[in-house]
Amino acid sequence: MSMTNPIRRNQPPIPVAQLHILLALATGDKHGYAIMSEVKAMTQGSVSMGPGTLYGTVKRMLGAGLIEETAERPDHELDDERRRYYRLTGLGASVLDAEIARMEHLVATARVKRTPVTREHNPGNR
Amino acid sequence: MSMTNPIRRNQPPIPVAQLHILLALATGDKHGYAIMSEVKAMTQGSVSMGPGTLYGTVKRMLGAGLIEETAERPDHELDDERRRYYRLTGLGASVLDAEIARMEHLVATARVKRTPVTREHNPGNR
DNA sequence: ACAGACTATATCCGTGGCCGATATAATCAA
DNA sequence: TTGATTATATCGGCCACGGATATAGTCTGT
Repeated sequence: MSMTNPIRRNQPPIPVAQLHILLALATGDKHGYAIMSEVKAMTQGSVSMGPGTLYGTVKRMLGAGLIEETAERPDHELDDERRRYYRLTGLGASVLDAEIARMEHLVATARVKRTPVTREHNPGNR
Repeated sequence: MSMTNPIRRNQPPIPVAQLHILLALATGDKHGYAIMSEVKAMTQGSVSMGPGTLYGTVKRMLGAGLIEETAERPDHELDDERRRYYRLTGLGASVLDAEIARMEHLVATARVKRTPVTREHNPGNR
């Protein structure tokens, strides 16, 4: 029952780039370039994160303790010396969870205000 | 069947403040101050939009055709001459729908990556 | 052999979004 | 009459975002 991740209620929105990086790292440690590719794939190409955004944001997130650089190199077979791997910290994970919860709440609110549009067929209208 | 609102696929994220204003106006025309109050209520106090953000963003959104100023004054009883009322345009509504869809997709993606945390009891762990 | 694309990191800088401070002014409550 | 609330608006600073650029190795096609 130890609450290592105290729920952060009413957290203000985090910058979009930070959210995308947290999401990209949620499935495993990744290096910078892989994060950029992952974000593009994850958003179906709608978000193209350039190097300026990536490395600047990564630096800020390292400082904030949301992510950390790992000494371990996941791909010990096919590796690239230049790569620098990053992983979520406990703080980063809880901030991500809070951000997801915040967005879910917002989407739920929005759905009440605007009835869903993605309806191919809607027989009976109830 | 006239497609007045073509679905905007793969729309890049809109600024947070714009989303909040679109949401506040989704339930009806509102004036500036009411938008600020609505956003605070809607986000349970986590987002406090100041006048700088509000009026600056409103000006940009008017220019982009997402919202428009209305001549009609909803509260013809208790009214205030100073008020300026705004409403969603067709474009604004479709951008809002696309943004909601985008966020839903992102939340769904996130939920796969991070198994829900809001679980009070989880017997069996499967 | 060589051009071009891709992988990989990093900095610089312009544009623009966010937000507190400030101003004005009316109304209302203590 | 002081202070809070309603209401709009501008200014200026900080910072997020993203393209351009630099460096450099690998890989692919002609």
